[in-house]
Amino acid sequence: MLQLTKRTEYGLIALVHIAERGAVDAGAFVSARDICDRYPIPRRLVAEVLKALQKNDLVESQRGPTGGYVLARSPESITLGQIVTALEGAPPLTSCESPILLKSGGCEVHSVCPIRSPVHRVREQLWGLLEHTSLRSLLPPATQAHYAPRAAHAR
Amino acid sequence: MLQLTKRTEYGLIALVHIAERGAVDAGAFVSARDICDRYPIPRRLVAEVLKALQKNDLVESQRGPTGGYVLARSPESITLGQIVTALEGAPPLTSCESPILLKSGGCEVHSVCPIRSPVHRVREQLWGLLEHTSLRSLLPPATQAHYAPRAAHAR
DNA sequence: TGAATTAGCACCAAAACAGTGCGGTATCGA
DNA sequence: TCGATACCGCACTGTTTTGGTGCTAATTCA
Ligand code: SF4
Ligand code: SF4
Repeated sequence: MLQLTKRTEYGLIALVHIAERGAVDAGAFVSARDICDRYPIPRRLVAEVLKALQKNDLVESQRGPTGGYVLARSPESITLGQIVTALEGAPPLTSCESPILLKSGGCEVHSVCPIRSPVHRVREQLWGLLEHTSLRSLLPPATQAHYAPRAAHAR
Repeated sequence: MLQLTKRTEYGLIALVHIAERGAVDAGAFVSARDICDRYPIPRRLVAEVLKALQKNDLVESQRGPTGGYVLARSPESITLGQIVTALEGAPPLTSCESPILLKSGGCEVHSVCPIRSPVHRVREQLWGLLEHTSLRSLLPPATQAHYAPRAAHAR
């Protein structure tokens, strides 16, 4: 299906929340509890998702009380494509373009497939679309202003 | 997952094949058997897919011997978006944007979701991408030039 | 110490997906 | 008319993916 997984949506919500907090209190760690206090998301799941994001160097984590997560980079440099890739692997669009999906023996049609090449082009376009959407552009305008005091009118 | 279903891929292959035949022998019906003679696709499945395409007025069908399918419109006017929509519903990208996915009680986060609106914009872009990709642009350039006649008929 | 928080691992139930069976109906050709 | 061909409709099954959970260990701060 052409749809983001719930995990990815939760990841986006978490990242947006962390970014919002980071805008007003730079350096503060946001815990999983903070996130699911604000949004009705299972806490266990948000931790699962954040863990994956941490492994892909999108967030940094800190244990213990006062621990939690912060963005590893600025919201401008984190793209939707990176988030999706971290949470569900690179968007393959077709089965054969996915390295992880080849475990099922690959596609029988592969050698004579007439749509592989053209669909590949579409996939590249989709990738470009995701790569050109930054986390910052997902933030509400008010937050974006706080993020760059010196260039509040940018974007 | 951000991936087309196998059904959609089969539908695309079938449509490409039908379009190729139509370019050479306009008005001729292409049977499901013809398609799965060229490509190792279960015949039963390709029929299932073509049926869905027929219900969405993308192909026309004809029963009996010499029966089969033809494109209901020109390859230029059939878009990838229409095909995907016919085969797996409108690309929702998120759960809440899908009318058919609301049966599961909807999304708990919906009322306070911070990403609904921005992700909706991305979804619109994705839609635009699919809508601007016509079936014709999926065809090989040499479609009108050659078509191997009935070199292989019986399976 | 002890409470809070992330990390790691395995595990489960429900849904979606891929694929199939069988009988019916329309159509063409002989 | 008859029979073969090919689509039509519904329901059904096995497999994969997804969404979600349990529990324990490691880390950090008060
Ligand atoms: S080879 Fe063709 S049918 Fe097979 S997965 Fe790739 S695009 Fe799809
Ligand atoms: S409301 Fe938000 S979390 Fe829920 S489905 Fe829509 S985008 Fe996803």
